[in-house]
Parts: sequence; C-alpha cells; structure tokens
Amino acid sequence: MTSNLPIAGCLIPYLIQAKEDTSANAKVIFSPDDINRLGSVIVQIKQQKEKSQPPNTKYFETILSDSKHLYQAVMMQQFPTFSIIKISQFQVQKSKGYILNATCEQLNVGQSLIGSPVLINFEALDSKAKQPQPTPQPHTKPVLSLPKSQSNNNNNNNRQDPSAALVDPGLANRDVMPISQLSSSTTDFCIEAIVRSKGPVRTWSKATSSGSLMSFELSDANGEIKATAFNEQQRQFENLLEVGKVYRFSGGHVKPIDPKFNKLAHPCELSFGTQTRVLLMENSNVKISYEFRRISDISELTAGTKIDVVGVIIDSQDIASVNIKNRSEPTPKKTLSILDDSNTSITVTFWGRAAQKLHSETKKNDVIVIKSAQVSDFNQKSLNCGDGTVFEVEPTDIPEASNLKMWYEKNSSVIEQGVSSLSLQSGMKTGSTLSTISNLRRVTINDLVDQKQKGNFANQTPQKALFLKINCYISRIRSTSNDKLVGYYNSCSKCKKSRTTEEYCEHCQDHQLPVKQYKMFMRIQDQDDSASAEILGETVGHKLFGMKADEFFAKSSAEQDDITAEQLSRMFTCTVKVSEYSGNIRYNIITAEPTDYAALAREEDYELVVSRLVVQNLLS
DNA sequence: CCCCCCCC
Repeated sequence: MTSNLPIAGCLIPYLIQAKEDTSANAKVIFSPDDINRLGSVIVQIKQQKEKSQPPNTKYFETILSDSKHLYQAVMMQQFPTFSIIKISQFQVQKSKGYILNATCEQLNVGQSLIGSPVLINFEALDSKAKQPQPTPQPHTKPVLSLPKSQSNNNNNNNRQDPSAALVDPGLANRDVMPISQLSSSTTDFCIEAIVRSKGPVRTWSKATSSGSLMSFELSDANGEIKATAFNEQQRQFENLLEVGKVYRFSGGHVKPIDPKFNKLAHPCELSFGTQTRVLLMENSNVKISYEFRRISDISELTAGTKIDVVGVIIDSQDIASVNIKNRSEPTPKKTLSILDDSNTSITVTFWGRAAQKLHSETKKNDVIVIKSAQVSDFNQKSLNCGDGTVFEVEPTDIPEASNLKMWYEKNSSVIEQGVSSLSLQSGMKTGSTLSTISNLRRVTINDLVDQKQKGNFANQTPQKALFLKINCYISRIRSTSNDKLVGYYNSCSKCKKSRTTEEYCEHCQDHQLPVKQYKMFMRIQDQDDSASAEILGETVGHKLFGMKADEFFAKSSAEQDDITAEQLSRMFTCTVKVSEYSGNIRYNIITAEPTDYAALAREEDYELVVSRLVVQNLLS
C-alpha cells in the first residue's frame, strides 16, 4: 500500500547519482528498476507555470516538493496545485539537477503545501555530506553505497551555517553612507538600512540561464533601494535577513535599474554577491522613511509608479478571493477606500499575503499609512499593494498620520459631500452618489452610438478599456434573425476555465461536472436608443436574471422568455466596458444593479451629466 | 543573472 504523502528527501539520491555521473551525457535516465533500487519518488506539486515553445510545444515549469526540499522540473503534464504524484521514471539534467520527462501518476490532491520546503541546493549535494534528513529513511540508504568519486577539498566548514560567513562584525566601525548616494560608479560602500520587504523566492529557467532569486527592499532615513540575491546568495540571505530589522551592508554590485521592472525612485539597484557582508544593528534608530503623496496628485501619476500614502479608511470591503489569469490558485484580495485632506479618495487593493495581514487590522475611520503602493489604471485610478508594500494601521509615531486623524475628526461631518474619488467604485457600498457623478462617467446609449460612429472609441484596446455607467433595460436576448439563444459556456467548477469535455478539465484535471456560465449577447435599451452588449460570467447574469446560468438554461425557452420579461422590464444601472478589438467596438456589461430612482433624482445635474460633453471629456 | 505585480 502506497502512502499518499510526499517522501522527504526522496529525490536526493537521484540528484547525487546524476551529479556524480561521469559519462558525457547531459542527462541521467532513471528507469522503474532504478527507482525500485533507490527508493520510491512521491512528491507534491507546488506550482506549475505554463510555457510554450513555438510552433506547438507546451510544457510546464514546475516546482516539486518532497515536504523538505523544492526541486525544479520541466513537465509535459499539468496537475492541480498541491497534487501528490508518484514518479515511475524520469531524467535528471546533470548540470543543474532539473527533473525532466517524468512519468507520473496522480495519487490525490492536497489542500495545501505540506511542510515548509526550501529549494534544494544542488551545488552543495555530495554523497559524503550528511543528508539534511534528520531521520534516515530506508530509501535513502543506497546513497551511502554510491561511489564516492569526486575529490572535493573545500568543505572545511560544511558543518557551519553557510550564512554565518556573511556576517562581518567589522562593519560596526565603518562609515555609513545614505542609500540615496549609491550610484553605479560606487565600488565600495557601507549602508545601514531596514529590510522592509523580502521575497518571495522566485525561480527561473530559460535557454541561457536558470536559478533562484530573492529580492529585498532596503530603506534608510531618506532613500530606498532594491537588492537581489541569486542562487547560493539567495539561500544565504533568505535565512539571514529578517523583515523589519536593521543591518549594515557592504560589498555587492550597484547597477542602474531598468525602469521597466524596477519602479522605485532610486536610479540604481544592488546585487548581493559573494563579497557582500552584513551586520545586524540591534539598536539602530533607522526607520522606514515616508514621502507621502497627496491623493489628489495621484491622478497625474502613470501606472506602475510606487508611492507612499496616508489616508483615513472610509470604506472597507470584506476579504475575497479572485481568480487571476495565469494563476492556478485563487488570490486573496481586500479593497479599501482611503481619503486624505485633499478631499480626494482612492481605492486601494491589497493582494495575497498583504490582504490577509490587513484583514485583521483594519476598520473604518482608522488611519492607514502605506509605503510603496503601486499606481494602477484599474477603475480609472487605483492603488495596488502586494509583497513589497509595508503598511501600518493607526501608527502613533508618524506625524502625518496623527495630523490627518485630527483633520478627519474635526471635519468628518462636512467632508462627506465634497469628496471626489479617483476610482470608479464598482462594488463599493458608498452612499455618496455625488462622488460617482464627479467622475463624469454616466452616459446614455445614444452617447455610445454617437461616439462609436465618430471613431472616438478606437483607442480603447482591451487593456485600456473605457468604463462607463448607463441606465438601461434589456429588450431582447434572442437573435432577431432565427430566434436562437446561445447564452452560456461550460466552465470548470474548480479552476473556472472553459471546458470542452464533460468528463474532466484539461486545465486542472478536475473531474466534477462543469458549471454553466453566462456568455450572452443582448440588446440594451434606454429612453432613446439601443445597442448590443455582452455579459460574461456568473455575477452579472445572476443580477440580471435572478438565478445562476445552470438554472436559467435548465428551463424551457418559454420559461426563459417569462423570466426575461419579468426581470428585464426593470431598469438596471450598469457599468459598461467599452473596448476595441480587431476593428470592432464591444460593450461588456460588467456590473448591474437595480436602478435606485431616488438616488438618481437627487443628482441635480443629471441632465448636464448625460450630455454628449461627458464622453468627450472622458476621451480627451 | 529575474522582470510576475493581479480584478470589473
């Protein structure tokens, strides 16, 4: 009976044998017989990234875990994340220790990653060294009888923590220079900085090079810089450096940034190398420094810019999990709206670990201080916070935060009305209709038709789509020519991707039945014009028809028409995404809420807002 | 030496 758990260290004997193979072959092949001899290989899929090589080869860059170590693999097959798989034959690439061409059988799917595995250090593997395994397991025994071929004479300190060699107490006596003064001509330096963010470990593998890396963001009184450690240094610095602690750093390469990738203000970045030395400074007074931008000024900043902001939380959405393209697992997301004394608010979205951390800390009317939020064009203008972001709720030692808190407490009763938001507020439960009107986003269908005719939507590529608000009802869901309704696609209930087969999902191998999702063209109509629009996915369809697609399409066409007539005689307030794709303008209905007529009536300048000027303003 | 940074 096979256990369904990964076997710690199970790939190590194979990697060692491959490494010590003296033949001229680039790879060592392990047959089922070899596996009987060297021990079963049962591992967990940590992650897979789909890659393609023209003309038509698809493969998956994969990280395997044995619960203690991570291994890089190239696989032709995709498994659900956290699957436990048994490998019956495979190859090991000799220079880097990659697992290739594995023949595998999926045993089951785990809920999460088992253990806290770290990337295997292939260079340091050696049949003489003690295995990192504290409890020797039967299958590791054959390792000891492997030929001890290589003479390796520089392992005099292989029992010590290798990162200890990086610590240099002498740095305590060095002169320290500000981070802001580092330049690409700097050859010798010592900085004292707080590690404000760290990781995660990333691995890469391509034709020219491969390895692992980790990035850190270092901050001192008036500057910040990104530092990256590769391979051996990645493992050492990952262990050595802790977020929130202050260190002195010397040695390493200072090079100009590529502004495409590094959005910090510093013109340079650091690479930690073999020469880099560090010293923990327990009593340092170096703190994270902030350079706050007013929220109203963010409208002028281009997407990607990283900034510091301080704001009062005026709206907070529950943590949610969303499916993101190219990512197999759902990602936690938490969205706030923050306001500062420029009387402007903006939506701030926290992702992944940042969302989980924030969730427990945040409540309305708290002041939040954010270091390194990234400007985005999502919903017009918004901010994203991820692994590199540092934030503090209700800090006591930041004057800007205390001042803002006082401003808010003094003025909160009067500022409600005057707030303008830089972000479209889809899904936000704000009471203020005025703030949405100030975004000038409500148009009529006639405006859409008119602007389309004038070619004014031609620049709205799918990435740069325009979002508008309309009030409309749905006048028709059937084709005018043949009365047919094709309104759904089948999606995988687990990974949500489109499914073409009933039996299982090609993307994640899930075997549950597919779920219908709305993908429906319809005629939208308001008081004086109509247009064709599409809805996609469950949320909006559910809002419009009052039920899930599975339920709707289980009904007869007569019943569907009844539902349509009943539901759709009501006016909805919709967000429409306008995008241009290969010459066609598409309208996608993104959100739909029953129209709040009372709120509409309160919009005194409604007539003005719906005029054609609105769209022209938006587009200019 | 990497290069993802997200959703409607």
